[in-house]
Formats: sequence, structure tokens, C-alpha cells
Amino acid sequence: MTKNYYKVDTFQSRKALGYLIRRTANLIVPHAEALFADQEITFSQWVALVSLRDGLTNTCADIARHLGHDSGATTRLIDQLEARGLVVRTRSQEDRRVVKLSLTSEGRAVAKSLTPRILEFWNDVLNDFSSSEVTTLIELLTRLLGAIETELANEPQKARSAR
Amino acid sequence: MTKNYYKVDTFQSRKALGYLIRRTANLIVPHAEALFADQEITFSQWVALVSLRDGLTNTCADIARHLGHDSGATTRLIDQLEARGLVVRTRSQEDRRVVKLSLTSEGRAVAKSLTPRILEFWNDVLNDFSSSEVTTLIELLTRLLGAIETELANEPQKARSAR
DNA sequence: ACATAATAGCTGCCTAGGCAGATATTGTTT
DNA sequence: AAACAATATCTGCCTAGGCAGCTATTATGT
Repeated sequence: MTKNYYKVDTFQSRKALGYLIRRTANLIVPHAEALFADQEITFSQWVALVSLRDGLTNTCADIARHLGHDSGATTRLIDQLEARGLVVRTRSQEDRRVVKLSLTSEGRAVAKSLTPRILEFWNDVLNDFSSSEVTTLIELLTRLLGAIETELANEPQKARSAR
Repeated sequence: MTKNYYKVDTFQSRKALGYLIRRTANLIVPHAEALFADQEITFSQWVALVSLRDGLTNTCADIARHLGHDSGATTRLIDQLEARGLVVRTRSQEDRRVVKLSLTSEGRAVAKSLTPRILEFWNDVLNDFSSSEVTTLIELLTRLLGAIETELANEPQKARSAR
């Protein structure tokens, strides 16, 4: 148990997890978007497609949680995928508030065809990491994400995303 | 050497580093901003203040790189810190293109007074991690960040941030 | 010396996404 | 069953930050 890993007087931003994570995300996301610049969909849209295909999500609300976006942004993202014929909206019969999302065959094709771009980037980046290092990193990040989620849930001083 | 950690057919978004990092950042940053909601500065502004105080940065361009923002956004961020009397701009004499930034005593006070909020959050989140796990995570993330930076530099298909 | 390129900073413009409010539907209390 | 709360989606509005273009200054090549 690390009661106090960080202390005010020894704190350095270069070793701050928040700094490292934010900076990494700030480099990755625009680059990923750039990899998609010549495509008909954006990187975020691709992430949504893949999550639908893999059954990780199947409604707008799911996608909002998955991407960490708000529901308004998600509605608009789905609007575009629908307009391009990659996704179909169907009002659910069991619960008429929800709109079920499903991929069209073209959506499935687009999701698949773009996957190699992202994987190639990551495999390049991870070239100097051993396989066990990558596994460790993924495991620690997964736990960290879980810890943050519960911490934010416990401390409901402010309404959180996916409202 | 992990030549190919990720493969197209075994790829799952839940184990994707990009997903984990982006999602974590998407949870952390708004929460950090919320912690500052009652303050006169935002979280990003605080990060800039601290980086100036610690000598990690001392110009706009430095801060842009540190935050992963573009230079326009940084100009406006500094504008606000200057308007609030927390930072002073001084044209450099050695190189008259650059504007040196320095904290006022009030800026120093504000930077210091807000640090505990962030550290407390992180110490709560890290409660279930051993000290060595945190160290490992920081080390792996630092290397990952470095690897991404060099990867992006090698592949200059598109101009990168801090233009 | 002169042309060219690179760098620091600033400004206008635009978009992605956050926020709050509205509707429709379902669940829970009393 | 009436009231209230919660959830899913959608819409308008607004801001932070990305992008491109501009000037001033310095560095580099010829």
C-alpha cells in the first residue's frame, strides 16, 4: 500500500503520472488522426466502429463511455457514420429509449481495412520493449484506469461524463 | 525486441495501449480541471506555472512542447496568467525573437497552494499500488513517451505540434 | 553580403467536444 | 396510480485548442 507516493516537496512534474499520460495521449491521438487524414472516417470514428464490431458497445451511451466523450458528441459522431452508411440505428423494442447500433457490411469492411495502420504504428513504437514489459505496462495501466474510475465514482463532487 | 506485439487477428481494444492511455487521460484531465473549478486559474495554467517554477520551461515554445499544445493556444494561456499578474513577459536580449517568462511572487504562491489538491488525488488513486509498481509504471511510461517521440520524429509525414 | 531557411511569437478562423436543457421512456416509491 | 427519479438520446450554445498565415529575428549556405 502506497499511502503517499507523491509528497509536496519532492514532487517533480516529469515523474508525475498525470503528466506522462496526458503528454502521451496528446502525442498519440493527433498522430492517429493524421494516419486517417486521407480516409473517409476519423480515428475516433474508427474506434467507435471497432468497439461496435467487437461487441464492446452497441448503443450511443456505450460508445460515449468507451471513448470518454459526452453523449452529445457521440450523437454527432454516430450521425456521420450513419450518413456514410457504415452504421445503422434501430430503436430497441425492449427499451424504447435506446437506439441499437449495428455495423453494415461496408462498416465492417472499413473497420477491418484500417486496423493495420494503427497496429503498425504501435509495433514500431514498441520495438525496444520486451514482450513482458508490454504486458506489465498494459496490466498496470488497466489497474490504474480501474482505480481512477472507482476514485471518481466515490468522490461525486461533480457529475461525470457520459451524462 | 517485440517485433510484433499486436497482430490484426488477435487485436482487442481493451488491451490496446492507445485505448488505455487515451481513456485514462480523458478521465484525469476533466477531473483535474474540476478540482480547480473554484480557483482563479485552470489546471492547464497551473501545470504551466509549475513547469516555469521548476525551470522545466521558460518560454512560450517550451510550454507548448511541455503541454503538447500548439503555440497559439499557449500564447492565450500565458495572456491569462499575465493578466492575473502571475507571470511576467520579458523580451530576451540575447535572442530578440524569444519572450522570457518568469513567475511573480503571487504566481509562485498560487502554484504552491494548489499542489496538494493534485497530489492528494493521485495518492488516493495509487493506494492499492505498491511503491515498486508505481516506479515501474512511471519508468515504462517514460520510455514509451520517449519511443513515441522518436517514432514521430522519424516519420515526418506531417508537421507535428509546437509549430 | 545576400538569399534562404528556421524559429519565436501572435492573430483570425474553425471545429470537436463539453455543458445544460428538453423529450421520451422506464423504474421506483409511497 | 401518482409522483418522482433515473436513463437514452438529441439539440443549441460556447470554449479550448488546432491550423494556417503573418512579422520579426536569427542561422545557414553560397
